[in-house]
Amino acid sequence: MRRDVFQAIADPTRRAIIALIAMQAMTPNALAEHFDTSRQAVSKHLRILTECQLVKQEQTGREIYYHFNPGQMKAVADFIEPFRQMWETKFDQLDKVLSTIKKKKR
Amino acid sequence: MRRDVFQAIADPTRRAIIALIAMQAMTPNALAEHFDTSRQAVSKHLRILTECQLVKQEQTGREIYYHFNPGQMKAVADFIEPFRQMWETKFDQLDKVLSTIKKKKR
DNA sequence: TATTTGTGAAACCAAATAGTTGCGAATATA
DNA sequence: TATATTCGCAACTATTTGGTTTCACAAATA
Repeated sequence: MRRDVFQAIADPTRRAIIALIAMQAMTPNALAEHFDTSRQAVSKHLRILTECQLVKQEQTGREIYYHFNPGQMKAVADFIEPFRQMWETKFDQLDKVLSTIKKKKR
Repeated sequence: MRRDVFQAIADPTRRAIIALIAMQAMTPNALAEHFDTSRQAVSKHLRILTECQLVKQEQTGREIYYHFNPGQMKAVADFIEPFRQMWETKFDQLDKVLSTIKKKKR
């Protein structure tokens, strides 16, 4: 079973879960209220997020609060960072084109 | 059919393809030589990458060179950027713990 | 012209995925 | 104690995914 951060954030529901608990730790039930799906489905997503350590649990009584654990996000950052300059350069080139057009209009 | 950048980079082979063609544009055959898989399988990955605009084609004769198109990567960067400070803070806290341990050893 | 080369696309298959339903365990509450 | 709440886990299902095999088409080459 593949369990890496890239696969974890591939699902839009899981990205939404991350965004929610990054703001505030929540229980599965509280999370499920934000989505049009069952508590069990959210629980499954939480399990996947837990397995790749994007999320950690904190049990208080019978409730389990899920916290966001940002450390693993670094793997994603490390992957895209080498390309950052490429897309920023690209925008620079677009700016050049736009300014060229502007000049021609004069 | 879901075709977003997050789903595209979820597959390790596709991430490797991106890393390769980011260095230099390549044909499907040339790409396939780098992997333990068929040219057709690579072609399918390229199709997915093309559909979410992470890659663009340039036909010269009967060969098709695939170029990396970094623009869409920004979506991924935008998603993880809000968390950057969180994991960097985390590392700071780790540093604190480590330095505390160091002090105790003295 | 006939053949080889480079390619995308379709058909098919096994495995993974996201979801549901139905439990049982543990904690809280009457 | 009896009941309700919160939750994880297992079984099952439909869909998606990554891969192979086969094919057709266009460009290069003999």
